[in-house]
Amino acid sequence: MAAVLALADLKQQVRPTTWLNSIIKGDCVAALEALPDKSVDAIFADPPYNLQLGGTLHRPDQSLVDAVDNEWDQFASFEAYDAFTRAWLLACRRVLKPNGTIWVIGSYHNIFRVGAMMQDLNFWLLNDIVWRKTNPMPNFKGRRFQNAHETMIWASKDAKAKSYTFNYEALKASNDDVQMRSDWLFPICSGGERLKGDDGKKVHPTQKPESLLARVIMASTKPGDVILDPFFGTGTTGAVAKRLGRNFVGIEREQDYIDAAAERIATVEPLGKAELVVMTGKKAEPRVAFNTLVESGLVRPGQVLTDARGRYSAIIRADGTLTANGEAGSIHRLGAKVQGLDACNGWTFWHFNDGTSLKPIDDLRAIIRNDLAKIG
Amino acid sequence: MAAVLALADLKQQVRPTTWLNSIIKGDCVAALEALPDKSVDAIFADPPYNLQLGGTLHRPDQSLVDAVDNEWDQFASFEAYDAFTRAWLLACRRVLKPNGTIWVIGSYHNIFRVGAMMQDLNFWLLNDIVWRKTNPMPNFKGRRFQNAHETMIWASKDAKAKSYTFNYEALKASNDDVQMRSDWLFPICSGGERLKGDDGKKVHPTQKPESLLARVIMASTKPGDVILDPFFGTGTTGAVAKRLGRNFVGIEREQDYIDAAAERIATVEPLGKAELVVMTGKKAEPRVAFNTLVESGLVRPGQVLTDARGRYSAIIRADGTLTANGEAGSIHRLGAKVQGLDACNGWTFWHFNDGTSLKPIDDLRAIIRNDLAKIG
DNA sequence: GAAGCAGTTGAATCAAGCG
DNA sequence: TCGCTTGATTCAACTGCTT
Repeated sequence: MAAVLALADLKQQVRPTTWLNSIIKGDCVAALEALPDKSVDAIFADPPYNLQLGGTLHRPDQSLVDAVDNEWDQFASFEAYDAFTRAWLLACRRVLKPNGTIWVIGSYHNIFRVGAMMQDLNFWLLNDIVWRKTNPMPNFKGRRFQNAHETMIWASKDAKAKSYTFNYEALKASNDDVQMRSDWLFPICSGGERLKGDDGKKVHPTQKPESLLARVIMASTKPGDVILDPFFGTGTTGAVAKRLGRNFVGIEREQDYIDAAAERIATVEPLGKAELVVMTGKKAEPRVAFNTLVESGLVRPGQVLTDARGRYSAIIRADGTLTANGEAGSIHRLGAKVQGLDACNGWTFWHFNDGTSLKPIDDLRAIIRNDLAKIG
Repeated sequence: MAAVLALADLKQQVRPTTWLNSIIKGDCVAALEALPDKSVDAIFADPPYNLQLGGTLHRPDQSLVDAVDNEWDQFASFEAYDAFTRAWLLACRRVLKPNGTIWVIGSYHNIFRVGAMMQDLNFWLLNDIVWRKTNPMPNFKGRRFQNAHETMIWASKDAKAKSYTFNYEALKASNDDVQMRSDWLFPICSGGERLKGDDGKKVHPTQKPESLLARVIMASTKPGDVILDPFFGTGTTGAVAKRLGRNFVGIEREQDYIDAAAERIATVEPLGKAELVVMTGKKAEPRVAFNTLVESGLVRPGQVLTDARGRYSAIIRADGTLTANGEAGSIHRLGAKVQGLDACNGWTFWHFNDGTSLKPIDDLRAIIRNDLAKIG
């Protein structure tokens, strides 16, 4: 796990899977050229933010604020930053599978340029996600609002890509059974999770919290997927991917970051397969025809179904269709017909009387599915 | 108040202040050309979002989602949208005073293009602000995260403009004595605030809540300032500006929107000067989390609070402080003052009349907390 | 009157699979 | 790739009616 590859070595590799779960040392764009077309399922990118800091900043007690002033965050102009952004986004685009998705995180310094470029390159924006920080850095000068969030853009390869992975049901179940919103609340990376050098100083100035990556990965990938991080840093993406049973590829220029990341990832224990099963909704469940309910005896021909309030009724026929008012059709078609609508989910519309109350026939479908699950 | 000017009339005006507190009918860029250089203190712009909707969308119950499909939101391409954005931003730039600031609101469909263009035109981004919606529209198909926020960009005219208005102390005092963050929580505009036509349908598809505008205006302008809204719509900016003792200029193309806005603004009662004093510096020393009640409309500026037996009374000011007997301060400080005590819990001391009895404002705080708890 | 239920609605780039 | 069929899918707030 987490082998480190020199770019020259990688280009000579014959078996393409050699780069799986490794960190490629080198410039982001050059390294990406060594990866095959359409080879990764998801990308998480935390590019340089192009912070435009003037001078130093002191706290009210005169201590110095440790700002991001690394060489890799210096760009001569917006034009230079745009050219850089375009290059790595295009390189990412090539290696992304047709139904893959890409996440990019940034702040107001760079995210607008990145988002506009993504649209220009035909990426299709699915959401912008706000990471609300529980413990953001204060604004010391009192001249602006406290900068308490960062923004992530989630996009598919183009507008036509409809089959991207989105584990909707699992997210909803993990969120008190309501849809996951576009604003997420997480602490910044600190404490034991924050990698520190022998000198006690943080190894990387912008290490992201694992909780954030965990939600990204659980939301938009499946176990076994390949996740690329073209700005790997100290390897949060790799560590979380490994823990969650995904594969990763990291690209990083700085040897210090690579060393820290490799060491970190080596200590990660992957979760077992049982814990990684992604909860799926009805979409992914086996399709059950209404006729199966008739065949299994859960309902019988001649039985009357009604809507939840008993305003509409229909009779079950032996072939698994319904009939009412001289019309006949599937549970969906007839449900729509009696209501005068174009469409209707018959499973939730039609109810049966179980002796005490009206219950949706979807409950009976659940019984069938439960039996099917036992068989495997 | 809220005179409506034809563009041809305006160009013949001699006295420049004629356009104050009026709605200019016409195209945004053309109308802006009629305003003098460096004549407005702040700009709030809610431009078309350039939504690119496919077919129609039905709810699970088959009802139709009323989408934004107005002609004014149709652009042929990103290039066309960029050209439009560049034109109105440049025109706004000219009329903005050197130390003025501009707010632009948008969603992921357009905000990245707008933000990048603002940087290209040399605006200096101060913050991006996230408006988190307490009650956003769900995602019906379950293919994305629920789109639960919009983004505002706040910028000064250029990096050198240091003397822009930012009422830091008042914001902090109104926010439990901690800095105001970049993520704000407000409900969408609905209920009685939402303008409806004779047919009962909403007049404008994207009317913004007054609470949002109130925080924008209280944060970044002073009483008497001139606030320009180049996409005036139904005049939320004008209504809030008038209520808060600011001047406005609105630009709008559609006569229906102008009519609704003019009528709406005419009914607005400006607050008194005493309630509008903006707290500055540390001498006022408020210690309250009271302003959220003002912004949310649970209490209103000018409203009278009393103690449980009605012996003492005070008036709520727009910045979330109270005033009584020529004294002013936080709910706690003023509660102590009127009783001649050193300290007082304003939340339990001050009461409001709910129509039948006096109830502590702590009950209102509980409502806010309840809302917050739902979201996490 | 209060409480509760049913219906409505909000800036939406909102399906998947098969022939 | 297009067109057709099948069938999957909602949260919070407000309004108005019934109990």
